[in-house]
Amino acid sequence: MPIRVDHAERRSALADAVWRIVRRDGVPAASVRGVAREAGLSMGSVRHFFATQDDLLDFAMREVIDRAGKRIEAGAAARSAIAAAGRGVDAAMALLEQSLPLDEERLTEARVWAAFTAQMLSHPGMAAIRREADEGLRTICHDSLAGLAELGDVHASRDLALETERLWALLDGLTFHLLLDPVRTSADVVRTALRIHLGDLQGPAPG
Amino acid sequence: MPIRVDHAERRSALADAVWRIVRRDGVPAASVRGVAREAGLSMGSVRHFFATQDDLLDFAMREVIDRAGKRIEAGAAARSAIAAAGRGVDAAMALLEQSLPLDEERLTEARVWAAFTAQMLSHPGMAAIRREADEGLRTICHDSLAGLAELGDVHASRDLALETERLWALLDGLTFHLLLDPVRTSADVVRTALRIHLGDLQGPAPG
DNA sequence: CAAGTTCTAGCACAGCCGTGCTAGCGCTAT
DNA sequence: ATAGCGCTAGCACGGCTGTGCTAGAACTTG
Repeated sequence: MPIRVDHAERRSALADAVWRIVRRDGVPAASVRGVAREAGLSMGSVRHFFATQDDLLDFAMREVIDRAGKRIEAGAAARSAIAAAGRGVDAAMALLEQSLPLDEERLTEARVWAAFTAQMLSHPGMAAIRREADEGLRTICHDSLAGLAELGDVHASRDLALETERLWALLDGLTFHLLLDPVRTSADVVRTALRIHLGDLQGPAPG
Repeated sequence: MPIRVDHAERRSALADAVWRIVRRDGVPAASVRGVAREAGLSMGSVRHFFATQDDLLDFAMREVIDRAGKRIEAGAAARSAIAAAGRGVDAAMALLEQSLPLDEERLTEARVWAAFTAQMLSHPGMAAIRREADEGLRTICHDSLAGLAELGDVHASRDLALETERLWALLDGLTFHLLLDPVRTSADVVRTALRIHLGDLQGPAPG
């Protein structure tokens, strides 16, 4: 039983090719032929590892989620370290920042992710995987706020569910702006905005 | 010189057809043939009013902007009325709410707009028109905050440029969530989040 | 060495696409 | 009435798409 190539590796390499294309020319350009050309393979080879185009794109999408998930997991370690030192806001910042495209690598990820999300708007078959990823970020927001509340860094009068939605929306909005106008939207401004936002939560809920 | 149809009207009707398709099946489905079918015309007719597909989509896009612009303009009247009564936050709410897809009509607009924005990510030719619209919303955020600051409803220690970015990002994030998960994200939650956000600005900047 | 399997390569098909183009219908202004 | 123009209709072309399929190369195992 001859095994010449590592399937997992090949699939990853093809996902990489998808990324490069999507980042450069958008999802519609990620045709089977295009991916094959980008990866230096033939159409037939590509289809040997992915039966249909949907399989290919689905796999490439999941790799984005996995990558971000691992990074945030790593950030969670940093978070508990800082939290142990009693600096709640710093800990939350360290964690939440990981979800923002503040460096080149994450910007690429975000671009790819945005392109996929866009596709999803008109291709509801992909909605499930997107929903799944959303849930992840939402949970991170919620857990961060819950952690801060425990430390007294979120005022007791705050509605946690509401603040979760607000923080989540802020993060998505900031990501959006970093993506669409990285010139105007600097990493510094974004970090400061996030810090101010968390700072405000220490005060009592207005109204 | 026979004039049988009103050009402006026909172009609007075609833009409407584009909207319906984009909302239902996404931008890629808005082909010349598809639009013609949706509008009950032939390909040739469509191309009589729009020389190329890009012209057609560009026109349809501008109609979204115009419509939103007019609505917000109307909201501005309401704003100054309430502002005259000294209720700054209510005035700002009335204005800013207009940019959010809180009813069916605006939800449709937002869906169409999102689809176009998505397309723009990979088709930079459309970036100009998008930038233009962004500038509009950003200005509204800035002016609202400046107005509130004058009334003393934004604390003097706040950095207006930063808060503009933060409010703008929040609005875009909320729009995003209303669009992607209208079930979970209720209009009430969104309105409350916005109100809390504005309420927080009355306090001094943290840090 | 031979057999068997993985992998590569790409042709073929049906179906979209945008757009150049021609042909003709129906109205209007002369 | 008739010439001319606005408008409609749709064919034709070249190019792209995903995928079913066959054929053979390359390698491992028996």
